[in-house]
Amino acid sequence: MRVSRLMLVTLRDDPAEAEIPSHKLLLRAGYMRRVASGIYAYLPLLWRVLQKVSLIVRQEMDRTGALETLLPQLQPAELWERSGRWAGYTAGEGIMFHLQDRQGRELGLGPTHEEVITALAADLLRSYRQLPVSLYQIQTKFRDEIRPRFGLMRGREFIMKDAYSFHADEASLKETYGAMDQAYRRIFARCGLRAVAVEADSGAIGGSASQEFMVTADAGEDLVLASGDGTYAANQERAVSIPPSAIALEAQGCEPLATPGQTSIDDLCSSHGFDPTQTVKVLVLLARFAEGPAQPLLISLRGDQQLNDVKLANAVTARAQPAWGALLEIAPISVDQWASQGLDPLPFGSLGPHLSDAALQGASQWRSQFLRLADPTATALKRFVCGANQVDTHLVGAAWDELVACPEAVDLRSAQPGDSCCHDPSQTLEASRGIEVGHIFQLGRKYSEALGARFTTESGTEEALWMGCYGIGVSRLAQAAVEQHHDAHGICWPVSIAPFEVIVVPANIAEPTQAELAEELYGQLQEAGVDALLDDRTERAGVKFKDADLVGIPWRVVVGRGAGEGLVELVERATGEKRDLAATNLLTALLPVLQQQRGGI
RNA sequence: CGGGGCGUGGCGCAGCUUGGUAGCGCGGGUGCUUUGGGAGCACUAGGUCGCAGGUUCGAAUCCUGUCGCCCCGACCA
Repeated sequence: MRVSRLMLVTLRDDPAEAEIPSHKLLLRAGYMRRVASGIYAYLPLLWRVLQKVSLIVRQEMDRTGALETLLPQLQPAELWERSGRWAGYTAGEGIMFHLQDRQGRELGLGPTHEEVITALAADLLRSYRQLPVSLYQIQTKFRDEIRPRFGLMRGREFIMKDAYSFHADEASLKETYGAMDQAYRRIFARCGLRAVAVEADSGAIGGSASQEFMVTADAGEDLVLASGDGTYAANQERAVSIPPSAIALEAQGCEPLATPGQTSIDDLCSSHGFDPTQTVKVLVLLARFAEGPAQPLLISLRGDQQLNDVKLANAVTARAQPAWGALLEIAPISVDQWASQGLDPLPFGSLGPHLSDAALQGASQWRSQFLRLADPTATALKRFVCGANQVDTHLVGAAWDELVACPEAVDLRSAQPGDSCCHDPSQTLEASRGIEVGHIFQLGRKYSEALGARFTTESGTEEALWMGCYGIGVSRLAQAAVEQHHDAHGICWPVSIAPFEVIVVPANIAEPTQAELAEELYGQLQEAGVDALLDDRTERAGVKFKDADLVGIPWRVVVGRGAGEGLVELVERATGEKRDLAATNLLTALLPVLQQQRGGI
């Protein structure tokens, strides 16, 4: 390809719309343009990158024996109602774009494809003899993200590889899950990415075990906690750790304490010399469900601990009645909300775990009983300081059995950097940021049961299929690669996913010797199967060098002053290493290195 | 949705406080010079100042509403 024909438009200044390096660079180097918030046009250069990533993904998926397919993006609501996800995905904070057709039938644009694929499996998979089987597709997904962000990192329309596997039993599922894990590691390595696998929450997809693949980068949206010995790594949403030890509270019995205006743990502790680990804080939240009543929650945590929203949502979901439908959201209850239910004001800031359900009596729309949960850090305290459920008053030396029946203990706290690890207390958790580029799940039988995807076993009985699902954000991966591979001058693509491998730059194209030699080398490279670019523009050398660096072509061949003697300069983008060599030796010098780099780093 | 910020030629910005001619840099076009790290000079094209109301003799500027975009939180590949 000739640069003059490439519709290449590079920008000198950082676009105002971009914040992080990869987003700025992809815009500046002419890879993409924003069409609307979270919606991007992939320009020809980026499309080549996406095609190369897709090819690697395809090769590795094929190696696992998975079958490529293509499923509809426009999906009937009925399918989603059967899996129980329609309400959760369309109402409230739901992320599914949805619409009605001319007959008034509800349809959704696929944010994911469990429903469609499981319905197909129900239709096609009848016997254990057909199992296991895996299907995958590389396709645009639609998600009405609450906040699109950072270009391709969180788009509302993005390219994803999603795969689904079907099994006769759990052992087979685990085997394929393991094979996918290996395939994913190969994919990210071949794309030149440093990625780590971490334990993850299963989220709205559901299911049991799941693992995320994180590209480490400061711009990452996720916090990863990992042990120094490398044996444990988890998303903070999911991470477990040993909390710091509590300092025992010296108290024989329970006494009230006047605490005027002290409504936070910090205030309380600094005023009276308590340690936060000696206190129990109580949070009042409201869980809203698709079909059911709003459920007030009374959550107790040791004062120094932070509530983990994901763990809480999972705990609440597990305790909700099936008839209530999907959990839509959990949010703190505000003073105004509380009042709007016609209830007497709560002493926020002085709440204790013994707050009676009587406080909820007469609520106009809420359930009149709290769902009471406590983190083990709180339930383990023998005597503690907590609110007295009375304004400006706390209790010192409270004990669970004296105060109120100890609530069910559930892990609700966020693990923090510096915490000791569960697998080896001598290890501590260290934090880093990551971009989630892949996620694999053992779904189990949730969808197959909901959608009636059953098969006949060897013994002749009917059972629901075991399922796994496996996603890679292809467009996100491309941007994550830029986030990991760039410098002050621009992008430094790994060869395996670079839009072009080599750019031939005649320093002065008006010089016939240079122009001719550049053309000749360009032709040779193409003939040798190299993805080559010829910068045939009449720009000055400096402009062409700047653009080549910005666009990030891994190898640059400069045909300049030495052209008369048959000499050219070979420059590696990532390292900046330069060397002069005879033009006749270019291919023999470059091809073996390229061949090696194409395989990934 | 809550909080913060921004909408002015293609891009990046100034002008707005204190109403009165729409400006700068980059980019585009033409010509001459230059030619190995975003060249110089000259000429030139290009703007409903997001949109709609209002105040005013007069609005980019003041007021009201509205739309869009970005950042922080909930969502996730």
